[in-house]
Amino acid sequence: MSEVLTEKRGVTAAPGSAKARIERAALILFVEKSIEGVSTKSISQYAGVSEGLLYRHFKSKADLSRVLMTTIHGRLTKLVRQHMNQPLAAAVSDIVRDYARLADEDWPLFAFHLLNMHRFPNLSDDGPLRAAAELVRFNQSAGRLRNGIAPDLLASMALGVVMQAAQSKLLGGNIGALSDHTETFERAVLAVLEDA
Amino acid sequence: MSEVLTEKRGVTAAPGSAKARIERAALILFVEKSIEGVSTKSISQYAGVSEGLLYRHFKSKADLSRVLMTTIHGRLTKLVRQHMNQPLAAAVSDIVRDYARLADEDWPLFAFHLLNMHRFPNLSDDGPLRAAAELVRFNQSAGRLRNGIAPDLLASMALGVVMQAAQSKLLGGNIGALSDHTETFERAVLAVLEDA
DNA sequence: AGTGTATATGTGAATAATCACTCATTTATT
DNA sequence: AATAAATGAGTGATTATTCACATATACACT
Repeated sequence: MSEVLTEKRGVTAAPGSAKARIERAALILFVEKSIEGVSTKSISQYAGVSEGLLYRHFKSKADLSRVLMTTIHGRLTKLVRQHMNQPLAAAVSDIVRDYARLADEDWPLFAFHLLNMHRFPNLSDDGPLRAAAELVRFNQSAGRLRNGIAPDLLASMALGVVMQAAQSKLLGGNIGALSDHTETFERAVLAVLEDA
Repeated sequence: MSEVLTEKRGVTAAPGSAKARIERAALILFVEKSIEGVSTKSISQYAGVSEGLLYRHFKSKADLSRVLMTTIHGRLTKLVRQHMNQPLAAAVSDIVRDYARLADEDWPLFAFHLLNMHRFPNLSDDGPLRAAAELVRFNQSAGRLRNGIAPDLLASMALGVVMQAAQSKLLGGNIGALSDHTETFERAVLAVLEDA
């Protein structure tokens, strides 16, 4: 079906494989409306493919959304775990920077996670929040953070500093790229962790 | 239609007016699934009324969700504005306390706002976040808060401390009643505002 | 109290549109 | 020629909303 140029893969007008285009379309529409608020027909139209093709690559609409969620969920989890084995301040700095970068580089994917994570409760067992809680607990045990507060709660509050800024952006706030505020986030997160 | 007891109004098995029962049912189901993911049939069944009755009280499903959203949105906005005219620390303390209390007293309503606010972008012009930003700006002007950071952003980060804890609860986290952590929230919010 | 009447509340079957999904068939690739 | 990718019309189920109808409540006048 491709009458568009495909010479230099990745820089041509054709944005990618049909499967990738379906995923992109679904992502964007899921964020704009909601998972149930988007029809398979509208996804396929947005992606520029037939409706039937959607079912060659995904066994159902729910499966499609599940694939998208596990993808971003895994990336975020790995991102946090990647930076855990270093002094707290450095870990926070790296995590915040990469979080903001990922959000800026693929906002629909990031927003999809933010908005729909609660619909995939089984993934909560191992996610960024859980990882962050482990980081907190380790630093509490090592005496580098106050011990009187539950790791889950402290991790939530710390992550919340960044996540609510993202939510704010989603609501049409004036905040620009999250990466423009990494230092601000970093200081605020540390303030929560150490002063609270 | 009422074969149930209605002796002592308000304490009987009949939980309230039909309209109130419809609103409750919608709220709970909207949070559990999503607005588009819930049918008018399921709402009416959950409420124990006929499907047609839904349209006596609300002109459409979208109208029903809009009424619910404006209700909670207005309450939260008023809540923040109510405590703005006092020293910052006291304002934060009062706002955090009332936020947590409202969340605990009517979790479905609170969660509905948290999850679906982004679907009502027109309400963002005047909401809790905007109010909080005004509080920040005032305290910046008065020299009580650092001036180098956008009020919108600072307000977001501060509110995020509480909101992410709520989100965490939504994801099945161990956090109990939010009111059990008002002091923790208060300290963390002040830490963000003053140290960041 | 009793009767008539308007208004509000409630019902559920009917409707046309849309839904997720399937499948026989066609087109492209190897 | 064989396999993979892609199509789009067709399927039965479900959707939001309407409507003709039934019941209950409230008010006005006797």
